[in-house]
Amino acid sequence: MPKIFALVDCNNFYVSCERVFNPKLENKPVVVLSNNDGCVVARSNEIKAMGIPMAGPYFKIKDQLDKVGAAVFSSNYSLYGDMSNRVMNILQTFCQNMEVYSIDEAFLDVSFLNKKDLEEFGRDLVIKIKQYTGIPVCIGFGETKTLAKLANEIAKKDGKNLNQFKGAFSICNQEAKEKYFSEIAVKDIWGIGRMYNKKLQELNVQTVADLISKSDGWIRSNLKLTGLKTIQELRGISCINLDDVNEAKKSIISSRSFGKEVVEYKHLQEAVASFASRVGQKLRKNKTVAGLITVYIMNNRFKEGKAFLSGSICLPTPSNYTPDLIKSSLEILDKIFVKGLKYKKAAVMVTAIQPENSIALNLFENTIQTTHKKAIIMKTFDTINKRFGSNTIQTGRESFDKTWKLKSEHRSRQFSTNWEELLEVV
DNA sequence: TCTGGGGTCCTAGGACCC
DNA sequence: TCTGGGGTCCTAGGACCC
Repeated sequence: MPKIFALVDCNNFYVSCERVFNPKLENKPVVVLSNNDGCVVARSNEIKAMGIPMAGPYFKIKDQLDKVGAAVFSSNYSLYGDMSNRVMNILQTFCQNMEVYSIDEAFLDVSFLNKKDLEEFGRDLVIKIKQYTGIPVCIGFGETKTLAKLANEIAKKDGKNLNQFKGAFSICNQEAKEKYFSEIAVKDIWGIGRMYNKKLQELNVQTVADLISKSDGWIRSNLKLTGLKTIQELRGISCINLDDVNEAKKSIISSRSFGKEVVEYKHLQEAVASFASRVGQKLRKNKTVAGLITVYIMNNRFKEGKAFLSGSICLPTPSNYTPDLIKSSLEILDKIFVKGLKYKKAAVMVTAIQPENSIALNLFENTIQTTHKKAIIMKTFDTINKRFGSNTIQTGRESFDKTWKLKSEHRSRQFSTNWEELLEVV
């Protein structure tokens, strides 16, 4: 049976979350900044209309924002995460077969619907989500994920001018394809990024229609295998399946840019230890262990003389035990650290991830008893931090003053996940 | 002064094997 | 002077996504 996918995408998600709890922001220009108040990561329509780009550095556009009295927020991930869960829970009641693709997007397998009913189903969903959560969404329908993405783009653009589709659009019929394929630029296709767009411009390929008329061989040689999959998807041949959400991640990373440059080894150790600890938490949450750990340290990439240092260690036994992860991370740091550099960012990454119940014990280092003991310690650790707030307890290597800590000067309150902060509003 | 963080997949090239 | 040809595995780096 041919498939039909829906892509549900929250409009200007972080901005919309801020507006739910602060309705005065409605119809006003609003931006949300990345960690460290570095870049713009969400823009209201008013900001988009000003031509302010996504991911542009804040310091370059600050004056422009001040001039129009824009509201500026630091990222408030506990708020956005909680709002995201609410939206996803509602979607789940309408469609069990679903993939949460990102914090603000989900693919649904709606092959059970009749093609002519798609937009009506979509509009109903748009209204319900807005009613129950306050978040506006757009929905696109297509025979493949890439087409659903494209349909979603069309619904979004339409919302800014005509609003004839009322948030839901299907590209499952031939007329719609003919009309829009010749209008939409290749850069708006899911899977065509900056570099591929540049290349296509050079080859004078402008629209979706131009692109799908090319031969497979042409696409393969210019856009590689990934590009070929994208084009097949545009032709209606599904190559990208709905992902199993429960599938284990292949890598987990914790990294931060520092609020100011770090020169002291001691501070770098603290940072790396906290990133390792964070990685441990994520592994345990997924009930997984990691076999390989990698540490990166780097200086400011926008200044002269780029330095990027990294090293890896295979753990003797795959682990999610924080002290093990910290010990290995610090060993790596010791090997790669170069004195005299001004460090701007560090990261801890783990790979070779597997389910925790599948570990083959290393005869020399572990017995079932010590593994069990470690698990109990970590469980206690996680429970306390969950109950009383993250970082209530930390390992001794992580320090409590965190001189390298990032900036977050405009964060809104954690209205939906923190009682104390909600009460400040009243 | 100030430029995010967390992922995925693919490819090219090197090391090593017979 | 000649300098194969097939594999595998690993890693770094590039491209993409949100």
